[in-house]
This record gives sequence, structure tokens and C-alpha cells, in this order.
Amino acid sequence: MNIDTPITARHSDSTRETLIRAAIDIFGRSGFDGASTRAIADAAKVNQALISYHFGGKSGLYLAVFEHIAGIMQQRVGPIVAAIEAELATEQAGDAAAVSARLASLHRLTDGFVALLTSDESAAWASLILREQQNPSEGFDLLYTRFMSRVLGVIRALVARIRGTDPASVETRLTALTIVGQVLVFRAARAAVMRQMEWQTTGPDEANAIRQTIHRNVTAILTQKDSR
Amino acid sequence: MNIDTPITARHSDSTRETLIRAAIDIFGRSGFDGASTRAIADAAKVNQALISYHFGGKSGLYLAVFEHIAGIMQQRVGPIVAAIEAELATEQAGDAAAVSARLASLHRLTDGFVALLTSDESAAWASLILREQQNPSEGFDLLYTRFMSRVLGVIRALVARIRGTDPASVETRLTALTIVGQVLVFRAARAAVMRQMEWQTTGPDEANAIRQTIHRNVTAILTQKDSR
DNA sequence: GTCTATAGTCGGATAGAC
DNA sequence: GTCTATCCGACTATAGAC
Repeated sequence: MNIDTPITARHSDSTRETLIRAAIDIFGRSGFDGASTRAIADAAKVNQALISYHFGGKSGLYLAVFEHIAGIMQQRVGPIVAAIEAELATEQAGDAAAVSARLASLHRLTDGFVALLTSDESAAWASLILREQQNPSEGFDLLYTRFMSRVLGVIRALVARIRGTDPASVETRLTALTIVGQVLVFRAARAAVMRQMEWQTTGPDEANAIRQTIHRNVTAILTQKDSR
Repeated sequence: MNIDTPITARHSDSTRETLIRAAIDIFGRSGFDGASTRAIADAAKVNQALISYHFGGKSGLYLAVFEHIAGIMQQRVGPIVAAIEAELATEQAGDAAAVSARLASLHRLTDGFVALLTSDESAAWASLILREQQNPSEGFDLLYTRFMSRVLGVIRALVARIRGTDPASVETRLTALTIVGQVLVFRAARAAVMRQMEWQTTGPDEANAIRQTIHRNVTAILTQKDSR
């Protein structure tokens, strides 16, 4: 019951923040092993010894990077996801007009992801996440539970409403994942995409072309007259 | 004009091969920087100094790994691709019966990829290739020119025939890439997939469910009545 | 072609002054 | 909280015997 808050809680936070920002860049470019604490400290223009002081070591900084990314994601897509969740809660299935509204929501979601995955700033942390997908550590756990599961849940719910299927079924889950895959490929297989499309960058025009193709695909997949 | 072939051409090749096989595993698991030549030599049960002797160093071994992968790919999917190329060459567009035959060819292709990407053996080199996609080096160049471009070309041709579009158009290329993405996601976002599906492994049953979903999606995408 | 031994470099962590 | 200086372990590459 001390009146003073602990001194350590009054970290300037600028050093921590600067280090995390630099770490995303360097870890993203070189991976955990390839990145040296010296390189990160240099990029942040901060003394190398401060990494151990603030994060307890290289691994601590790595984990802090994922906490930071999860925070940004939550902040950026959280409201959008929440809005869709609200829509889904108020409206019942079976309404014909609702189908096109749900489809519009799904298009908005994929549009957002395309914008994110084609942006230059996403390059660094996309590399980080892709690496974690192959070799999941504590960092991935954080990201999945705090962010990915929620987004996938919303996509599943939208798919289920549009197709009239069970949101929990294997079929619905797989369909949701293949929709994600159509966006993901443009970051995960970026080098192949650039060569195949003969693109130099992914600017607004390119992002727009991607969006349109995915709109068309998703609409076709979810509104087909199928023989199940 | 010496009668003797050079001594160096008579490498036992077993050491080279063993090293490459071990290198795929270790490089795949840890990346270029994370993998130590000691660990690779140990895994191959070969003396560490032999890496420099046979490949000129760690980088040389890394490149040799991609040459090896490109070779295996060419050997494994080369015939299948060649068969489809032959079909495409003999048959003209516009034939209604040909459409379903082309669709069947495409399904065979995606089935093959699903089998490949859900297999355990693909884990190591899939990691390698995904890493190269984010940071392309000489190794990616090899893989793209010798293998990926050819496969993407065939997919494009099939898509164009089925939809009646120009194989070289942006639209056709993007559609081909989104088809690849639907398969790729199951390797590139493996950790998220396993969690989302509540799977422990990707065995025959799981692979089959994936195949069916992709069949349905691809058919819907390519055979829809669209308003272009 | 394969081995041992080691040179030379670089990385992460920490002690201790300020 | 931040700095300098340094320890110590791990790494790649190579010299040289066999």
C-alpha cells in the first residue's frame, strides 16, 4: 500500500517501443537466428545492452514483438469484426435479402486483408507470422488466440449464413480457409506472384485487380447451385 | 583429350547426397542462419569439413539443396504437366465436352498438390520455399524458372480454356493464383489450419476433405454464369 | 576423399561505472 | 535507465596429416 507507483512502471517506453519497432523489421527480414541483437540495437539507435535490460534477452524481445503485432491487429480489425458480429447477431438466417448483405460483409473483410497483405509495411510481420506457422512458438499462440481465431470465426459464420450450412461443420471451416488462402497467396508466395503477374510492385491498381478476382471467386463459391 | 575422365567426376556421390538430404531437413527446420554446418554434418553422419570440400561452403550447400528440390519436382510433376500440355495442344477450344475434360485435368493437378502439401515429407522444403518467397535468392530463381512457371502456365491454360478467356490476361493469371492459394494455405498457414480444423495430423481423410472442397470451389469459380 | 585440429570471427549476455 | 567493456560460447572455414 505504498503511495508511490513503482519506479519501473514509469519506463519512458520510448526505448521499448523503438526497440520493438526495429525488431519487427530485423526479425522479419532475417528470422530469429539471423537477426543479431547488435543489428536490432543499431537500427533502433539504442545501446545493445538495453535489450537484456528491457526484455530479459533476445527471446523476450521476440515475444514482445508478437504481443505488439497482436495489439495492432486487434486495434485495426477489431472494430470491423465486431460490427459484423453485431450484424450476425441481430439478423436471422433464411432471409434472402440478408444473403447479399452477408456477402457484402465478407467482401469488405477480404478487401481489408488484400489491402493489408499487399502493403509494404506488412512485409516484415508477414514473414514473422509465416515462419511461426511452420514452427509455432509462444508467439504464434498469442496471435492465434487473440486475433486469428476471431477472424476465422466471423468468416465461418458468414459462409454458413450465405450457404445455409452449419458454421461448425468441416465443410464450412474448409471453405473459410480456402477463402483466406486466396488472399494469403499474394503474400505467402509473393515472389512467384510478382514474376507470374510481371509486376514490380503491388500498388493500388494491382490491389484492385486482386480484390475483383477474389470478389468474383467468393461469390461463385458461395452462391452456386450445388448438388449436395 | 585425355582418356581418363577427371578424378573429381568420380565422386562417390553418397556423401554429397547424404549431406543434401540432411541439409533439406536442417535448413527447413531452422532456416539458413539458424542451421549450423555442424548440425547438418552430424545429421548426415559426415565430417563437418566435407561441406566445404564438396560444396565450397554453407552457401554452396544451400544452393545445391534447391537444385535437388527442383530436380525432384521436375521428376515428379513433369510427366503430369507434360500430359496436360499434350491434351491442350491437340484439342481446340469451344468444344463443350472438352470443358469437363479440362476441369478434370485441373482437379487432378490440385489433387496432386494437396497430396504433396499435406505430406510430412513436404514440411521441410515447403518451409525453405516459403522463406525464399519472402526473401528470394538464387535458390528461388532456380525453382521458379525450372518448375513453378511451367505449372502456373498449365493452370493458366486450363483456366483460359474452361472460362473461354485469354490465357495471358491479368484476370486469368489472377484466377490461376487464387486456385493455387486455396491449396497453398494448408501448408503456408499450417498451424492456423490445424487449430481451426481441430486436427492433429493431415492424414488421408483430412486430405480427402480438402480435395473435395477445392474441387467444388474450382468448379464453381470456373463454370459460373458471370456478367463480364 | 576423409579426417583432426584450430584459426578467426561474431554473437548474446552481463558486470559495473555513471 | 543507459552506457562501455568484456567474457565466453558457437560458428564457419581451412590447414595439413592420412
